Amino acid sequence: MSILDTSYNPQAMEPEKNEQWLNSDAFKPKEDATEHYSITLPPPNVTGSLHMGHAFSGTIQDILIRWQRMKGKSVLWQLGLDHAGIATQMVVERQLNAQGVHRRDLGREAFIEKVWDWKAESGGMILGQMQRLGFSLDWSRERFTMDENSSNAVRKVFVRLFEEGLIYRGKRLVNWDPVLETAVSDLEVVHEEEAGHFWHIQYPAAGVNATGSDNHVIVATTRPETLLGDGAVAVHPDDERYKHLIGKELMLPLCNRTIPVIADDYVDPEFGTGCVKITPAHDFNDYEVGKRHNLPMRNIFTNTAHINNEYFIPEQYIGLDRYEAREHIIADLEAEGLLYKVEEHAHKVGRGDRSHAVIEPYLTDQWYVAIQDLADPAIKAVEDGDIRFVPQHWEKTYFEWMRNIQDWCISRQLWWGHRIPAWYCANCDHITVSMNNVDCCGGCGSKSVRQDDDVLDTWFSSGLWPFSTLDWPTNSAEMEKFYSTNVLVTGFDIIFFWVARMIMMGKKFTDKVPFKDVYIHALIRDAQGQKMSKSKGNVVDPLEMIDLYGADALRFTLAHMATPGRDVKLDIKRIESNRNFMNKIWNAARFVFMNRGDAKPDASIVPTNDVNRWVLSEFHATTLDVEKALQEYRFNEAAGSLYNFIWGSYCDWYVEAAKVSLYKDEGAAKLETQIVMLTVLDGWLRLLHPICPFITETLFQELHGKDARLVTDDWNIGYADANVDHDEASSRMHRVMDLVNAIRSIRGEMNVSPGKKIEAHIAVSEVVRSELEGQQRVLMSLAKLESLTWLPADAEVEKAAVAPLADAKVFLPLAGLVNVDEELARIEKNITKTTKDVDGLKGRLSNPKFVDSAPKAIVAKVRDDLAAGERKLSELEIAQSKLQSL
RNA sequence: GGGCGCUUAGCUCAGCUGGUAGAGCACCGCCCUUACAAGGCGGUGGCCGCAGGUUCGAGUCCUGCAGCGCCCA
Repeated sequence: MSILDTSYNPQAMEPEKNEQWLNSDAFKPKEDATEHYSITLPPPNVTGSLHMGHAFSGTIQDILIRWQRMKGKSVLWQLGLDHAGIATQMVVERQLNAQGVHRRDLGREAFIEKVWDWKAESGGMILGQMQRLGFSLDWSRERFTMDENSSNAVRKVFVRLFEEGLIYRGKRLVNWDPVLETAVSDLEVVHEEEAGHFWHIQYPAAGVNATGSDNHVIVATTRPETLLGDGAVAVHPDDERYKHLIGKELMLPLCNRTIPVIADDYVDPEFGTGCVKITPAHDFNDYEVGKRHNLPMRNIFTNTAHINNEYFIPEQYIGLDRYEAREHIIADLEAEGLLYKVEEHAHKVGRGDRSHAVIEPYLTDQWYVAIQDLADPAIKAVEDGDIRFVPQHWEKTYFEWMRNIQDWCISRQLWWGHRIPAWYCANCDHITVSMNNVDCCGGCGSKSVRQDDDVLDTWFSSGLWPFSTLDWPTNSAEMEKFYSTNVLVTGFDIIFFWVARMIMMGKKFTDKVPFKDVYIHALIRDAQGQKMSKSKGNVVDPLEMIDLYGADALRFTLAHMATPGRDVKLDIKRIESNRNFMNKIWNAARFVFMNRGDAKPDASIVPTNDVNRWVLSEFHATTLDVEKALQEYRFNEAAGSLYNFIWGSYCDWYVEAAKVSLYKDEGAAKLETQIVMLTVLDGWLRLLHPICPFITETLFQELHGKDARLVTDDWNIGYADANVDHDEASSRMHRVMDLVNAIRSIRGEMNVSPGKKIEAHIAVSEVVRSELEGQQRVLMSLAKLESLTWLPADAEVEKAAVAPLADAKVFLPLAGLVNVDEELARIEKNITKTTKDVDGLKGRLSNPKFVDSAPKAIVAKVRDDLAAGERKLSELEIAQSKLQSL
């Protein structure tokens, strides 16, 4: 892409810049820096390709990383991928199923081979996407949650927690996914309201022939099939309706066995009939009740949620799917006259977040982490401010969960993942847990040992990620330099899954926090506010956007939308308009290069021309704004500030004003403008680089020569660090801009053709005039004036459109411009608006309390505004009456 | 049931420590002015969800209410 091309073409520049960066090892940590900065990329799952959320999160991280790198620090952005146990296994299983193959047909080893093949494919795709986005990750340090080092760290942690008694094996009720046939953690269950039924079933009293209400109770249930496993019917101890039944036996319908009526506070007498069937093995609340009352835990299901063949199950239901069983049981109850009534009922149903299968509470042996000992220091780390959430309110969410945390079920009945390093002995009860693979029992020495078939929850290895990627438990140089990492950038949806666990594991095993700041960003949604998902078909693919508009436009858009605390609705039009911004930048730079002469940027310049002085002071202010915004993770403000400066100040005003000097000056005066023009371009290219790396690098090399590399150059050119004061020059420039705006406004409202040059008279005091005269040619050029006549402050011009300003009055003679009626209408509108403003200001000043208690500066400003407003009003009224008298 | 967040121009959203509201898109004029029509210049458009309170002053702080959304149980 040549700099002479009149429009911006990202496709032509982006791949080339990436190659340059990679070839020069720009993304590797600097060896000789004293300060360090690091971020661990939340490792994408190897389940396919990246979506807009990844692009968003990665862009934020890359902005921070590139910024810190340019500030001279040794920077590590650690790259890696997550094996994502369940999610990845599902993807591969689906692919196999499409070919008519089940994973069990292949066997464990062959299946895992297939998953590794898929990991290579998906991982490669993801890395390619991240490069297209311009992410300056250290590509030489790619890690994977199942590579040797991470596996090593996982075993180390497992063994140590086991030895400390913080990992244990237990038989409990777990969330069971009957489709995936594995336990899942509480966090992986999504509860949603679904339409269902409330079946009211009669449980007859056992062995009593009493009549009336004592011969049965009615229980209401949403899951009638679980009655097969009922252990009791519970009522509230104070419920007068049922008090006399407590301790009596009931006949369990269809099952030919009896169950007791028990009393328990858990029952809400207001809800349903006040009688609750208790199925301890298939409901979390009932489980607790069952334990309190020593009820039998009757499991009625197989791993796939079919009715099992336990002795207490009536034969006709054995082998039925849970919903088939429900149908049969309802029909049979009805046939026996025990179905009292059926109501429509909406209730919460838990489904697996991956499989979407209805989760079954299920009694199994699983591995758990006793979490309280880990949670306490993790809570304290945030309480003490060692870790800071940004925005801060997310710490409430964190505390809320951490203070009510439950033991973590870490075993999964899957094939893809870290196999649990525990071996069972055929000859004794001993479980051998070890770093290394085991071939004899640590208890009795028997050679008949078998490794646990299960794998660990994928978040177990992710929880170690900030330090396992730095070669922990080895005491590596990287660990020394880059741990704790500076910030974790992620979405609020994984605060529990991941953030909390990293903090717990980090504190436990490194005694340090894994990161000092946690920047929580919003979720990306589509233009209608819907969550993007493949099934809805509303996914906006970042690569498609890059193909259409370029990575810089996409990145700028994402940065500009990164406001703290709100979901982001991504509208493609935004990306398009930022592509236009890139085009604007491209063309502004083209103009600069076409007019640079032999000049070079020079940040030490102290210019004399007001236009040049003004732009430098604006640039300096922008530098401070952007720096502050980035420090505070206000990416939208950084982007907005740059947008306003580059487009609003540099392009719209500076370049236009500089043309006068470039076209009319010679020698030193022209050179000064060329240098300032180049210096400020140089300056904002640097500031913008973290957000838009490709276009800025391209233009930087055009500016400084093909060997220059912005990526590792300085972020701040340091202008005005030497305390250069351009305030007076700036205020003179603002006066010129006010006049230009006033003239343009009249021209615009009168529909004067932009190309048409007109005559102007400006009435000002001697002092103001002497200040303005220096910029007369700029004023004439920007306002497209044919001639400009200076008049004394009190002068009036007949038959002219007038625009009164604070210390100047502009007259544009009407002849050939506009008619009197139009000008009268314009003045009328202006008077109305000004009167309103003046009345407001007067009102405030007439309040003595305001004058007494408001800060002096505010009062003074209001007085000034009022004086200016009144002056303007009287000028407008004079102009009005003169026009009316014509 | 508990907690959190949101409600500002037609649309999508900014507005950090209270000083009288901004951007992009859309819309309406005038322009192909030698960097840029992916552009320039000008303009229309807002009782800042509702009701109270604190304050000289509230979009901004406090309380209550309503609607929407999310998290946890």
